[in-house]
Amino acid sequence: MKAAVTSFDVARLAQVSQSAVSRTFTPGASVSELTKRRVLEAARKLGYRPNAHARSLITKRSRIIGLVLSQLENLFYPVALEKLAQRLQRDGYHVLLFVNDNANADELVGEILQYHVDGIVLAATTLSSGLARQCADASIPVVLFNRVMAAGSGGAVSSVRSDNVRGGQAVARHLVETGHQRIAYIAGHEESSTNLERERGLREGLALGGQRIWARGVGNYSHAQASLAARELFAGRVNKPLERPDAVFVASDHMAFAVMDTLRHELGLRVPQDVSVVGFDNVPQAAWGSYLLTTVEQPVEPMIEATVSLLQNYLRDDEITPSENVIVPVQLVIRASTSTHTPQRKKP
Amino acid sequence: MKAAVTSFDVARLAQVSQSAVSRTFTPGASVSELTKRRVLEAARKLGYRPNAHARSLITKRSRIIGLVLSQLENLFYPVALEKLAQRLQRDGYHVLLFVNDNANADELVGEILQYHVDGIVLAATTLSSGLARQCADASIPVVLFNRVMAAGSGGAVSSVRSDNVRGGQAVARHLVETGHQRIAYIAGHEESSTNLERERGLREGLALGGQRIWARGVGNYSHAQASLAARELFAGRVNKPLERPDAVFVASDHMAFAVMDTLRHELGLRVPQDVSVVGFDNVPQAAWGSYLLTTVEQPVEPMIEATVSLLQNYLRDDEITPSENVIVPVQLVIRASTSTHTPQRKKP
DNA sequence: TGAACATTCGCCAACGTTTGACATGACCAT
DNA sequence: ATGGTCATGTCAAACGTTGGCGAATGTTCA
Repeated sequence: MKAAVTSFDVARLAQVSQSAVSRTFTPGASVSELTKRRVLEAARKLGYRPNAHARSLITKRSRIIGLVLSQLENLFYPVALEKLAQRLQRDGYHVLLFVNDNANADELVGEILQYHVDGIVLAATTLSSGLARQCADASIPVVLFNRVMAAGSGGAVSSVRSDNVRGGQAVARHLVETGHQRIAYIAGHEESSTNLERERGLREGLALGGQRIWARGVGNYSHAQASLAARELFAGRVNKPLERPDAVFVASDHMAFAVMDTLRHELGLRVPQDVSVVGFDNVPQAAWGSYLLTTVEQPVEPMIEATVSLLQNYLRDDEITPSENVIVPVQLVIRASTSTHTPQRKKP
Repeated sequence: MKAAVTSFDVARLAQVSQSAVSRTFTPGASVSELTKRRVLEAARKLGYRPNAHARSLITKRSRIIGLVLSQLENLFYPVALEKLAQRLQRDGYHVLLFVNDNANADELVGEILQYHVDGIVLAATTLSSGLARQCADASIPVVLFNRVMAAGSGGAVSSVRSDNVRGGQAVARHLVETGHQRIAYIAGHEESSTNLERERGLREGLALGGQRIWARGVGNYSHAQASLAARELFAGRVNKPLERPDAVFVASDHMAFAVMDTLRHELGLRVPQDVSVVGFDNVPQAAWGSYLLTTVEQPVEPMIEATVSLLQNYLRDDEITPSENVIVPVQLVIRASTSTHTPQRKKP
């Protein structure tokens, strides 16, 4: 109803020029204590707030970061989202959110570009090389979160991810050391970098122990599909201990919960006595009593910190900085979902 | 690096006036097929996108909705967030996200106001009456999601919530009908409307069956605190079946999981044989095999739909519309966390 | 052929802010 | 008194759009 209050209104009330108003709201500008007080007083009285759009039109900085994500059901992302938003808020930035279910990230990034965001964070999504170049042209930094771009796809796109390979290796080592001999893997999205790297780590780690991946299913990072994959992996072999996996490494905690529930409550197997289960992410639920899931921790805080720091670097220089790929170390968290058999148990 | 491409650049390349460019990107404007094609061609070549800030500066519509939320660990909110963002994207709106942990919503809303958002959605947070009035002055519609404002706090703030009272009543009825006689309640935030209403529903429903709330704890909608509350509720009475609750209604699923885990894996009680547990929300996890939680479903889709529809109404008229409080019906979802005793079981 | 009309297009004034250029006045040293 | 520094304030030009107002173009009908 009431028209928006502008800096002119404040200037009139405070008996100063409009510029003086602007300067009081620009940190570090030259303005006397007296006028500043008068302006702030008038602004308070009128409920004035600088118009961010007008400001960013002239400063060419919107203080908005575009964030594209999906898979909100996997708690890893909400938690990361929360931390990222908080971290950016501390620095006066805000998050413009885009949800993509059907992986049409390009279209969304196009929409983001309209807002002249200062940076883009892509979680669980890649980017066509065309858009990547377009972002580079507009000198908008893009950071891939928890994903890395296929090599040579052009565009200076940075990325932050955890050390998925080492994580996979650690899982392999742990399972081999605890005497497991038929280790299965349930994959996420086949082509995703997280999945590829985790599986590679597992394979390499198993090789060191003279083993191979004993069986394999695909869960596409979905709860339901992981459940299905588990069922298939054990189909017809539930009562033949030596013909079924004695451990399952699942590419994400979110899927691992589905696998555990399927094994226990559908197939009647005990975890960890009959089958060990390992996840990846260490989401809060993994520590819950029903699961106590052994998993690889992706350290959210450092990942967020690295993401923000990458963005800041770009913003400071606002020159084209070479793309950077940060890899954050991981740690195996051993809980109760993996058995601690004596090494090399004998066949009965 | 490269300067941003403006409508003038496109106009020059397409050999038309800048206005023509603007018109081709304004749906329903008068522009010939030919020029439109030429403009689009030029725009594509240059990678042009209308600057949303400049646009909203003049149209006074930002097509941005501010969203304040917290408790991202409670899956109800991420899921709702996802649906809301998707729904708004369909209509060409986008979500500017604000996370508030320490409940300083006012400060955040102040920041939101700078962006001249077209509307504000507050989830799990209230709003000082001062800010509410300020939003009303700027004719920015505010919708409280899953919460309602204390009566008479001024400001035309609308709200969308589920029928918490009926939900609580349904839980009471179900528990009484299945023969429970010592029904405990674990509260969320004491002063939150969701908690007050759910508890009231329970109380009223129990009264109908001639019962009262037998014991009570407070979990403040936190996993850890709910766990604690459960422990206290059963402290020293684990082995005295008649001196401990035979059912616990927990104000949210998120807390209910903590309660179930504590009962089962810490106190050695069986759910539902020894204690029945009921939650509220029906988050995806409630259907998982480890919990199979009986709970009250808050229908997310209808709630989101109502929220968006409220916002749209305001935007269409952009007059002060009276505040509206939508209440969406709920439904009890009975799973395996509640026992189906024969009514009125005898003491042994 | 000419008038009446519809369609399309260009010009230009906003929108609310930042910021460099410039003006003013106070204050000090000469 | 005069000139030179400052600190502070004002002026006005951007920033990239939209949309009202006419002018110019094409179209239809008598």
